[in-house]
Amino acid sequence: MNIGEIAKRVGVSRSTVSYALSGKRPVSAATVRRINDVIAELGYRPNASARALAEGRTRTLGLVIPPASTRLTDVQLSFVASVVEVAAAYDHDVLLSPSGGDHDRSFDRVVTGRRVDGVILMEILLRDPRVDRLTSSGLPFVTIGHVADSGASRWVDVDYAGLISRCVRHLADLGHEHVVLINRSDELVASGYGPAMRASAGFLETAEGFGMTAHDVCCADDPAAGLACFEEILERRPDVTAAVTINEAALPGVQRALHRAGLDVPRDFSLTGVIADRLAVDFHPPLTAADVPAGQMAQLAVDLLLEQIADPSAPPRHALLAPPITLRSSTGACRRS
Amino acid sequence: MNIGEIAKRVGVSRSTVSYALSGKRPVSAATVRRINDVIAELGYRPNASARALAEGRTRTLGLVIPPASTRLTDVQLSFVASVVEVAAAYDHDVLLSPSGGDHDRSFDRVVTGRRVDGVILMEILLRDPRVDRLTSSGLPFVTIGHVADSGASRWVDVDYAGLISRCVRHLADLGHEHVVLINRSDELVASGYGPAMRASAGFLETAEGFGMTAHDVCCADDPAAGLACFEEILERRPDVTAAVTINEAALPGVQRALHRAGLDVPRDFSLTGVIADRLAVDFHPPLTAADVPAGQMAQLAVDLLLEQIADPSAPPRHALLAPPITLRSSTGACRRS
DNA sequence: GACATTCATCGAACCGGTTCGATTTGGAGC
DNA sequence: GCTCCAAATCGAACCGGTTCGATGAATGTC
Repeated sequence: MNIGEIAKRVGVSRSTVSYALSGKRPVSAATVRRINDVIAELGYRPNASARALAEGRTRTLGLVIPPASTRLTDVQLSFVASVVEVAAAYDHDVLLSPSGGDHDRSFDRVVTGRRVDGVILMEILLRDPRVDRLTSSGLPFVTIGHVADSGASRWVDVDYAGLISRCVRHLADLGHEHVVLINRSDELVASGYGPAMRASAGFLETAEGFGMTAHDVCCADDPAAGLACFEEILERRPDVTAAVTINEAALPGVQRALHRAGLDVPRDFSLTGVIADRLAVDFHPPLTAADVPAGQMAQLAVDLLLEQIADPSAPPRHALLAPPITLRSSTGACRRS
Repeated sequence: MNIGEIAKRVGVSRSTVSYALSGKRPVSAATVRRINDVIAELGYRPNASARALAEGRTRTLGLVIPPASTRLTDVQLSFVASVVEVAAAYDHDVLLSPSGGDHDRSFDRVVTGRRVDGVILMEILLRDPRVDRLTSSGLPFVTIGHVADSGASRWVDVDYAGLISRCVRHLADLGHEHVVLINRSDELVASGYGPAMRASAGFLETAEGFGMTAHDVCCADDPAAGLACFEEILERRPDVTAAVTINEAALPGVQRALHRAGLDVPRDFSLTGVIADRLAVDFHPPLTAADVPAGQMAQLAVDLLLEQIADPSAPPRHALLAPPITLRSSTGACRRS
């Protein structure tokens, strides 16, 4: 059941069926009706590969995800799901490709095989070879997070520096003088992971501006590391009264450490940072934090990408999201001095 | 840069280039070398759409995921990532399609547009309309979880009934007489979600066999619901000394409820069930539980699917996984009588 | 040296759509 | 009644691969 079969049964040429379906040229109402009847009767759907070959575009977007070995975070997961839904709303499909490790063949296939019209790249490093590959291939792409030299590219990112800075200011207003940043893992920071770098920069700069004592510690992305890391902080820096974090995965461990130390939040200790809403409200007590708006980022990323696909000469655009910091119950006045 | 361009530069016909690349007919070593040189020089990669059109297959697998609104669980996430990696190892790509809600258009596009050679369907209901659609379309597919009438289809599933049964037996051996099952949400059970149904059946049947008092409660998939649900259990069924669960997302709430009630695990209360390893080891104390082997399920699902794609007449096969129950520290002898 | 056989390669058809220029048809205008 | 024009439709080319039958050259056999 291809377009020729439909044409034969209706008694018209293949091109007429094609025009009736696409609407790119006028076709008489009577013919359109007969064509639609036959199509409904036979359950015909155009072959996507043939259409892609003829049109020169696949109506498919590539989404490059971190490999499974790198445990995906909750935010990354909901971002993936959101990208798929947004793309579906624009009648586009999403092809997944892992990258990193030994998955470069998959990345290559997606990039150079013209399987997709554009690519969304997650988990960008400050200097990222995949960005170079995409740039030289000429394939439109949008990154989540931005590279060091970001002027000429399209990206969507969360303003970690600004948000962490506002968290620190909030703590300063509450009278805290000794604060700590619980950052992502050593390896990520070492490899130049943007959010971690910018969070650190915003944290240290703002704390210094307020004359606070600031410590910046790395912590692997899991509860056990959060526990170990936070217990060490409490022991070695007993004067610290507040923490800021961008490490969601470590939170359960942080909670346990606070509990073991007999510290009440927010009476004895304040905790804030950039944390997805659904995790922040499940914390005990609910966290004062900035959301990571995965759905909005997905919408923007797809919009930017489709815009570039439609007009490759369009000037690069980007979006730096600074969601509001929602006041909940995890920050309070400093009781110590 | 298409295959004709390569052929022209080498001075051979297009078919010779094609055969040199696929190896489906012998080509002289000298010609192969010249072709490879030109290909490397020009950076040629065959057009995936053209190849798909000519071969009649896309080397792409469809993966139907629950919609983003249904918060994906950790296990589902790692399953998705694993499917992508396994498929990549077989030189296949993965096209994502959300289903449910108003995403049927995307599902349709994937199924009927011949964009994929086969489909993996997640989160199967006992009676699932998507299975009927796929069956009548003739497209090869594998389901994660199985439908009521499962003889004629291909699937991979975890033996929830058997595993939960073994958990109950383990509790019986430890002397527990009053046990509860913390199941997934009301809605899932109402819609006939297989794992929930089978866990419940295995639980009640086995408990009855051991002469235990057994309660089966539904709980939404989030920590807050876990807290509320478990507090109600502790209040209304004070004689319960052990719980079995398949609801990973509710665990943090369960932990909080146990703590609030001043119950020590495993001294005062035992907890076990089917829980992904990485969550089980992060619990406090680490949980005696059966793992949900997402990676293995992904491997099996892709294998089964590729087998069916290669030979559609092959007899249907399936895999019911019963991973071992790993003894950790969350179950102990019943101290009450 | 004629003939069969193998090996390497070629040319054309095909997969199923889209698109462009050409052609037919019917009605309006004079 | 003839021309002109617009609307509707047709036919052919094209997208970039794969595949099959045919062809020609080289090799082996008696």
